[in-house]
Amino acid sequence: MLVALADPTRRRLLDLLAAQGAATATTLSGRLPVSRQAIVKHLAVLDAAGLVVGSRVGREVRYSLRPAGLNTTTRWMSSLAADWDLRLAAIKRAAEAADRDLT
Amino acid sequence: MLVALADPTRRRLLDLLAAQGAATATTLSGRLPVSRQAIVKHLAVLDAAGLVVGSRVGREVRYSLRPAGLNTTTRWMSSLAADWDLRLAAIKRAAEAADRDLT
DNA sequence: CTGACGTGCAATAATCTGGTTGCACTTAAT
DNA sequence: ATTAAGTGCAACCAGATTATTGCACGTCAG
Repeated sequence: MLVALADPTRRRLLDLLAAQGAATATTLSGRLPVSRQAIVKHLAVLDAAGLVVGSRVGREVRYSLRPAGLNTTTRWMSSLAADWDLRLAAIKRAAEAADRDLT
Repeated sequence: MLVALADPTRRRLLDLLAAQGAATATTLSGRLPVSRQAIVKHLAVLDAAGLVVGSRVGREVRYSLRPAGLNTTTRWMSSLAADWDLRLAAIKRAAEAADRDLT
């Protein structure tokens, strides 16, 4: 799911969806310098990552952000950051203890 | 820099470094099911992303996490999450306004 | 000095990725 | 009924990634 966020084109797609609320692959391909099919594939990746959903309306498919998925991802990122902070604090303590041992 | 975090092996390397404080590519290759050279390449990527540094000690090179780089990355992720929250709130307001227009 | 250990570099191979194009199929609109 | 718009599927391609192996070079220990 980090891989979904790692691609710049996909991030731009998320931006566009956030700005417009919803859009079709064809519409989006007009906003980005890639073909519709490329957009479709990116949307499939974002869908698999739970960041986006598409629902059929007649002959078109409207994609929109999926708040739940976004929240899950951001929560995950936050906890990752927190874990790192804890580990770094532990390392810092260890380093300080080593310093005390030396002096 | 998200691409650096997107690979599972690299995340495991960060975990190992966080747990041990520092380690050489050779040592790390004993912990993961890949060759030393693969580890070296991953460490190069992490280094380029500013998440890790290696310093030579005699004939070996010790790699350790780079707190500054980690903090930068986590800050970036946090602001990304915040941006998304703002956008989603805007979408929600827009949706509610649309509801009001309909009724 | 000699051997063992750790590293660096290069070539190679396999797989993934992002992208394209062409064509068939469904759903409006005239 | 025809035509146009939007989608879905498949083949294909070039380049990036991940990983391997082999070998040369520096460094420490006996």
